[in-house]
Amino acid sequence: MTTIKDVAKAANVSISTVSRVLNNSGYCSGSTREKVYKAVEELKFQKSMVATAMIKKKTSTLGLIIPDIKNIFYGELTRAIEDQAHQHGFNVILCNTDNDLEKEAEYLNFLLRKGIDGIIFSTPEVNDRNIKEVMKNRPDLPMILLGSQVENVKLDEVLVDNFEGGYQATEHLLEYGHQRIGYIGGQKDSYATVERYKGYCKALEDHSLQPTDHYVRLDEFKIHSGYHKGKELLALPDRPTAIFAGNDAIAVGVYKAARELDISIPDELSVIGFDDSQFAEIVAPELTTIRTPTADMGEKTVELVVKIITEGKNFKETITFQPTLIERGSTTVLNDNHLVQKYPS
Amino acid sequence: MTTIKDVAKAANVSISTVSRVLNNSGYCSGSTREKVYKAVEELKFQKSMVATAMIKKKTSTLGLIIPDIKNIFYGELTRAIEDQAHQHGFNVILCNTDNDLEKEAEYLNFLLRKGIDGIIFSTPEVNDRNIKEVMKNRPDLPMILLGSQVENVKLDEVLVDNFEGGYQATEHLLEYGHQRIGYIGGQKDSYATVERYKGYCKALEDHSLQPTDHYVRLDEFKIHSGYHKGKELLALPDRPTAIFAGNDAIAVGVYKAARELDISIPDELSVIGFDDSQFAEIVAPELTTIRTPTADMGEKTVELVVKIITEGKNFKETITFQPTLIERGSTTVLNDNHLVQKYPS
DNA sequence: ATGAAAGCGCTAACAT
DNA sequence: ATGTTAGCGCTTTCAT
Repeated sequence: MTTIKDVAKAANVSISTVSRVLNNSGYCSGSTREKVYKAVEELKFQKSMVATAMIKKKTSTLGLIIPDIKNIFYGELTRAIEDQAHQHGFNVILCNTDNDLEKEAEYLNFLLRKGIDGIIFSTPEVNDRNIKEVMKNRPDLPMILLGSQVENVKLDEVLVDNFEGGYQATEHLLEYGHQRIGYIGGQKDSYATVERYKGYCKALEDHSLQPTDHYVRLDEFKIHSGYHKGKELLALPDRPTAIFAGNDAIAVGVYKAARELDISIPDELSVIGFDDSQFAEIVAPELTTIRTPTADMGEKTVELVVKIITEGKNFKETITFQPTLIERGSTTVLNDNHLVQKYPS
Repeated sequence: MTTIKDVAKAANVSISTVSRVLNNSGYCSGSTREKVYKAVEELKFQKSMVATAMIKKKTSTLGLIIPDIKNIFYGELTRAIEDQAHQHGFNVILCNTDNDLEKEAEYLNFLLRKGIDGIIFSTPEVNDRNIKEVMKNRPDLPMILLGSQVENVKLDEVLVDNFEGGYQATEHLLEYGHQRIGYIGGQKDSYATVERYKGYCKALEDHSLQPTDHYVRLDEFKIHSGYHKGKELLALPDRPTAIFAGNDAIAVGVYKAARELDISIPDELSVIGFDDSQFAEIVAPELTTIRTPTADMGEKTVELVVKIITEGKNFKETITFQPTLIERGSTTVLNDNHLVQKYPS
């Protein structure tokens, strides 16, 4: 491995001179600068970042904590984050926790020992003891929450307005005349699940409808959850005429359930998803969904951490993005003919 | 930040003693061991990995080079890799290159400067100048190719038998009586594209059919490619009765094309994919596809790099996994009634 | 404008 | 069994 010493020797200067020209710090005559560049060139010298990290206490690397990169939503998010990080000269270390706090703790431990410059948490948990722990032990370490809030903790956050999204989704269905509207959410202690649920309830109430557990199911943000809970909802004697799926994966599961039960979407069942992930355009009919500006959020998050890292101070800022309704083919106006039983008015 | 010095002071021993107990190296009396542990506990001391990396020249981190984590196939692969790496005490730095050699070079540069212990390349390119460059400059650095081979280069590789997969896919279609079989592949210089194509040709030939460019299209391993190329193929007067899609994403595109043209799958068109990704079970009818043992391959790859790293020698080994046919609902026996025009015999 | 030297946090001889 | 010391490859005073 060629080091700064080799370069110094080849260029006939001291290592501090080499360091200076490489970092453009301090004075240096044009001629020695040339010599150094030449030596660097010849030896194909590359500064070791670990040596620099040792001194500067900066590693130019970020930790990214997510539940699972296989989940298409996190794939899109991670891509945006990684791109933006690279743009700013940072690398990202990927950590899949499966929402397991033990695993998360292990990763965190590793990241801290590696001296990462900042951590992006994109986990759904509303009550993360690890985050609190890190905040206590390393109050200086830039941390940012992406996509959810943690109880009793104030950190920089970038969020979608989940309440608004839930409201929009439900409102859309209501406008189409639906009244028996199901909601299938993810983990019950997930920020997204509860906020979207609140929006759902509010929209119903605004239409003088009473939200009822009868039409609400919570499980996970996954296809099979949508499938099983969808089947439950569709097996109801007074089954819903529309379902608000907590995310697109759940919606996909609902499609599958409907297909098996020979219930046609959208004719007999309107379905709306959340996220506008790749899934939305794959299914037939294409899925009406609430778009989360995933890429923008990822980018903004990185910008924020980088800013916190370079300026050395937390802003404890909350940036909220607005979701938008993307209407495709899975929702339509209520067709009374298909109702199994009229809604009791 | 608490360092080994602080621990030494608190435990009233020298730093080398602390180091010894922490690493379980050299002699140490039980009592001092206790003292040290106690101090470590109290101070919540964690060894800095960057200091260790400085000495040991090992960072316990792996670089992973892929085209795009948004691509569901790479999501699955990456998850398996990251899990296994974590199991072995390694972190992985994610690098998305979009198959852009410039970008790849940038990442590589960064990774080398960071002193990563090994690199996993999972890029489709058959002619990667960067890989050759790294091999020349850092012949010691563990590198492994996952999913493709690079021309004129001998490295450790883990592969699927793409030829066999292409053969199986085509054979499956042929057994169902199809003769006008289209092939839509990815980038023409991608290893997977050409090997699968070879398998496709061989199967046709084994059935005394002459492969013809007429039914072959190459583009990218993406949905829109499947869509556009699918439309082309389906617009042919003697359109294919079956299409072998180079991967599941392309197959999804073909579904979309068929839907628009009101061609029913599988009644009027059989479709077979490749990978058995999440997409396969989402579409309706569910996709018949060639399963790549993605997770196994990812795991094996990590095991190999770790072995190379710890044993300090390359094996220049090629591990080949066998693909398997997963039959679902998108392929069926040829139904002559639907043929636009009989195949000239 | 350049060099010498200290030191980042740890490991690994080498002493004792 | 434990302490002293010399680095690892750099950056950064401090001299000159």
